[in-house]
Amino acid sequence: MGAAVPLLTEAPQRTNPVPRWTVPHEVSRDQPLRWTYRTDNTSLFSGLDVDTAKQIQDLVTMRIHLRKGVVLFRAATPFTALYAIQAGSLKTVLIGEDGEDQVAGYHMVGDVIGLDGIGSDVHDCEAIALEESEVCSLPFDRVEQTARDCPAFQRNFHRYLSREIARQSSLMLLLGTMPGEKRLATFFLELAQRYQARGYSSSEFLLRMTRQEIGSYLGLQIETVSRLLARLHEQGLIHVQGRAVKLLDRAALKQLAHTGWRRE
Amino acid sequence: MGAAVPLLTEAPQRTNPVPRWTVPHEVSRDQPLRWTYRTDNTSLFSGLDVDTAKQIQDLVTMRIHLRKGVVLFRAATPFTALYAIQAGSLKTVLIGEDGEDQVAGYHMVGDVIGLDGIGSDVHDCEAIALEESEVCSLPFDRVEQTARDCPAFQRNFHRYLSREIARQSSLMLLLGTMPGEKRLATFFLELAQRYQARGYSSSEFLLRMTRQEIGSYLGLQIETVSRLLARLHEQGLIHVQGRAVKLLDRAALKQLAHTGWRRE
DNA sequence: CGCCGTCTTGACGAATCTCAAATAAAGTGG
DNA sequence: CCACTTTATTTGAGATTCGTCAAGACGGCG
Repeated sequence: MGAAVPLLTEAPQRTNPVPRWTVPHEVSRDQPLRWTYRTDNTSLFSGLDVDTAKQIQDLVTMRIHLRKGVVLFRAATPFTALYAIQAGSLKTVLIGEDGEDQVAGYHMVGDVIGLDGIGSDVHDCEAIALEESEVCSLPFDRVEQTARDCPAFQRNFHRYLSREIARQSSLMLLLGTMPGEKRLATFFLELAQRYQARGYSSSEFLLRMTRQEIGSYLGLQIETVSRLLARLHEQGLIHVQGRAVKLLDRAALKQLAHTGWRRE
Repeated sequence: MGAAVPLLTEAPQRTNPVPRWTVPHEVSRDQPLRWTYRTDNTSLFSGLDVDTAKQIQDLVTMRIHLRKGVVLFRAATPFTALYAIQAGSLKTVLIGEDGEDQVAGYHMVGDVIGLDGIGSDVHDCEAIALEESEVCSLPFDRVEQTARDCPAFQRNFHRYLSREIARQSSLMLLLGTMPGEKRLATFFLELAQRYQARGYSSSEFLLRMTRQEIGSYLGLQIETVSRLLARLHEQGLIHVQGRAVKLLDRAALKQLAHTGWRRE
């Protein structure tokens, strides 16, 4: 293991518009991977014994620091590693053959991204930091090695992959069958739950994404998102002030999210 | 391995509506798993050496025969095995918390289904035969064992899981950003490609699903599907006669599927 | 031939998109 | 910290797509 790499040379930066040429910045090889971010035990790393944990530690080759808007990996780029988010949050964006794009997911501390690349050795989405973030790279061949050596980790890994499938399934259900208002309610409830699992407030938070990005994720136009937010606000279910959101009536939100979809 | 189980006791049957209580029928423990269904090498079983192939064979505990409309596994039911489709085709249906449902995929010979259950030990979709079909069950603990023993299979398995993620991603892109006409064009092109990979005609085929099911898959109402089909027909891109479809102008279909989405 | 489920077609309305413009917020340079 | 520029967000009006309701045609099956 090499000597610690100096922290982040302070290059002049602009955060907007996103400088597409900005490159992820390696910070250090020596900092340990941390994975105790979630209270639910759905992490890729939960429930492992000491030896395995050690082996996982050795997996980490790089710790990467990302400024807001920086691209961690790009679509159609060779896949070599998974990335465990250590701090901050990222979005993954699907790129259609013809340039249309859609936010496929928002990922925060404790999530592992890059799974889409396994099947074709090429990423089919791109990952972009929504804020100052940090990730650890886990070279995939070593991940597979570890999976063979350690059944518990193998199990975790398979579960993690499968849960990603399930996550996308519910998103499909959302996109395919729910009207906008319910999509938005569901979105907030899911965010709240994920914040909660990470020990943050689940009733009050700052959105890390723009209206545009919310719309893209939910299959809605930005104007529609804006109007729906206003409606939920008027109805007293939430309080919105720019990117600051408070959930005022969780029960009503759930009710809204769970009743009266299009086809019943 | 037990003696061959008698073929399918001929119970009185109705195909419509689907008798929900009908149970999959075990046919035989002894027939070998076959996996040479695809010309692309994306099968879970491609490229394995002889020893591994043998081990995979031993994986198969049951060969299950399904009549049209029969449920292979139900949502919220314990997950124990994956299922390799040997003949016929099935749909997987997502069931929302509130009863809304959506077809999540159509699966044919050579596909493996049930991956969604790994993450939570419970299936979160249900699988239903669209026609007379046959599947082999692969107990999941033995799948994992095989993956540990055989890196090539492990790799295949991980790729397969990842491709399922990618498949769903493109479906999300479809549901989230494309107008109905393009969804339908994309649907036909994908079907054609899958038939081709299995050695069937890619320009002429019989749909195994109802308009209702197509609509569910594409996030459209049945009437909309019907109208869009008529439109594509009028435009001379396809020929539709009930469930018989011919793709008349593949180039134009691709053009349609790949241009002029909602946000460009 | 008649039943029943599937599919098509028409008329209408609701949800959502598009276009356009105003306002608010954030970032930049001095 | 201010003035300026750029970007993000909101809001309105009108167009469009798609869903809903309803009726009839089609097709398989007893």
